[in-house]
Amino acid sequence: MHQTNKFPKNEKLCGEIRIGKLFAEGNAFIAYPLRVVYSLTEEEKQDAGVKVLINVPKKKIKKATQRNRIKRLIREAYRLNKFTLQKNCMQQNQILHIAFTYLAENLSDYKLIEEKIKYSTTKILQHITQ
RNA sequence: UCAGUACUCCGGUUUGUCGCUUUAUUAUAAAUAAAGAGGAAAGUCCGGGCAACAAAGGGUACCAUACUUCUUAACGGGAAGCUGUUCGUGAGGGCAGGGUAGUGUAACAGAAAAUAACCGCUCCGGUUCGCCGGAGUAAGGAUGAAAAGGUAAGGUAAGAGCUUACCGGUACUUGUGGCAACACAGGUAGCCGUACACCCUAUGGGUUGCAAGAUCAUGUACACCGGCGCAUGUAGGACGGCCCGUUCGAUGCCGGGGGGUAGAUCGCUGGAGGCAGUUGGUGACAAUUGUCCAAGAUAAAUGACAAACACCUUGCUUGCAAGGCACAGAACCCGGCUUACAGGAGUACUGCUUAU
Repeated sequence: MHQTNKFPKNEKLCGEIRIGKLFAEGNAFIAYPLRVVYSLTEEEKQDAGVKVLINVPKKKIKKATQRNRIKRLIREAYRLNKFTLQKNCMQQNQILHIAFTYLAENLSDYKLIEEKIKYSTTKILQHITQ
């Protein structure tokens, strides 16, 4: 398997039931300005892999353009740093759901968010493999 | 040149790497190509289309609008005009408009805010000669956003539209011009505060919004329909809130039938469309010819990073450095309105005092 930076739709987390389940049962930690929730599920018949949800609350960031900006930054940071996590899940035949929630009330730059995404992915990887 | 007024327009560009959404093609775990946010996409304030449901009728309430003519699918929008008022030196801008009716209110100040006597003026009575009491008086003073039309003469004890002349306003009326709002000219009436609200009149308004709604798959509450039974229009319901009036009408059994939830497809973007020209019109706009088709997501694409250029600000070593680069993100679609907006461009016009 080759390393790919693509981010197609089946790697996005959709569906009210799955999202509700993730927030109800998942493990959480904070890598400020991000709050990360993740959980492993085996019930579904789908292919193994990672599904991600990016969330910027309207209460924190009121302007739509700024919300869009932060979502795009998080998505790019994840897209460029997801490979090791994804590879692990494919090999172990696991389904991993992750939600990133933005907590700060102002904009951050790309470098900070990338750093935190890297930290988060390695931390999740450690938890899963243990 | 500077300051300003009105209207209109633009609101970054290019390259590289890695991606996202839709469409097309192909040799289909994918590749390639094309396209991919706005002037306000915003607020959701008006008006329409579209969709579902509802709907005999009358009265009343409620909400909106309110000069005239035109424009339009429609509008509470727009255009051209009219009148008043107000801001500005000016170009221009803001606000308002139906009623000779009725009712209410008008802060503070002031004697008094509308059937006005505080000072003053005049007359009469008294007087200790300081003034006191009564009556008349809206010419003068002071207050105020606003003080009972203005000027002059006559008149009077003093005054007063009390009378007259001229001027201003109002109402009625005649003529002329204008489609009309209205304007101009004449006549009559001494008729002469203003603002706001209630109010009155006219016109319009069924309800909900694409999470509307349709289809498919999954699937099974009990809406709805038909028949029998019950009842004979009873309890109760419906007709926008109320009244009148009208109308439907119980529960059991049998058959049909497909609610909610999550998913998919349609609705969904070719339209009161854009651009250019011509014609008509003062104009909004209309007619017509040519040409173009350029987003369609759904936990929601339209991006991230890097570099160069352009622009702005500051600094000075005057061509370098540092910093900045607005408001803001489609969600069924249109026409408006309102609000936000770094910087820039154009056209016409104005300037008391040519203002740099």
